[in-house]
Amino acid sequence: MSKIHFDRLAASAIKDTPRRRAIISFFEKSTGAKDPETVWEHLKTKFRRCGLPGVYRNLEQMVNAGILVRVQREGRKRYYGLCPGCGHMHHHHIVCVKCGKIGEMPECTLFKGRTLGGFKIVDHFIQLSGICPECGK
Amino acid sequence: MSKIHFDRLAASAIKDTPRRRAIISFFEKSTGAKDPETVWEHLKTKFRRCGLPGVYRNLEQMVNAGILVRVQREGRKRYYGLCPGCGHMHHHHIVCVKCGKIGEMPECTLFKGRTLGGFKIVDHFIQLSGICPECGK
DNA sequence: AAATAAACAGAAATAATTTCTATTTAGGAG
DNA sequence: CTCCTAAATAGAAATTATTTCTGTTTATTT
Repeated sequence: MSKIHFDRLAASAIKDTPRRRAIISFFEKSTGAKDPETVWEHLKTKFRRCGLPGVYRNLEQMVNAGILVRVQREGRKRYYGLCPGCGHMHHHHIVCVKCGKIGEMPECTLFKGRTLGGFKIVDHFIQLSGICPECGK
Repeated sequence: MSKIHFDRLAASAIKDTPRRRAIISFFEKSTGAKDPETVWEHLKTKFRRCGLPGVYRNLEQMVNAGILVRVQREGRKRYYGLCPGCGHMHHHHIVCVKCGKIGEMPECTLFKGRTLGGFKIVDHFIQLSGICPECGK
């Protein structure tokens, strides 16, 4: 199993804590994006004392650190998963509509510096939904 | 003022009600995307009895009818605005980060039938953020 | 070892959204 | 025109994801 996400954690501005390692391990051992509560349910089995607000905070911090990504799925919850890419360059993700597995679209320069109908494009967000190789079998 | 959205309402599967006309008028008279509560605040000045759940329902129904679009902005609220396009073909929107004005990207065939990293693309969502002509002056 | 900062728990609050039930309204059939 | 049916709606209440707050623990630095 690749330890790339542990490495990223170690290299990041946030601390390398057992809690954060457990979050990474949980994502590595399971498949697909998870909502904060699901992550919490797992952490509670690993740590005697464990709060949901801490999970929310860690997930967001780990997104900022380039370890996780937040993706859009059906419903109004937020979902997170391991960022499969290099963690720093601009890119977008594709989420399997069945299992929530996350892939990525590297090197997106589609809209950089462009203008559309008089609007100067300053940012863009692309979320692809698809069927991952396993679910497509 | 173009009555295109009234026409769309009349042509849609949902009824042409004073409430829905008022929603369209409100969007036509103001600039940019609005959250449900803002729409409600306005409707309360027009109708003596007026409930927020009804506003939520109408906004969603009018999105399904191709009259409105739901767009992403900062924060965790949902935002709606008039769909500037033809209302039926697949397209995406650009939202001014300052005023919330909505433009559109027509004819998006970027991802149709494609595969990305083994994922078969089944849907895509693109949200552009920009500066509209007025705000850019 | 003391000082400092970050991480965290747990409770409580917030706020957006949804559900539910009953009422009103509009349109079509007779 | 009046009854009938379906859609639209209000208003209250519930739900639920998320955030805030305060105090405690843990880790790192000096």
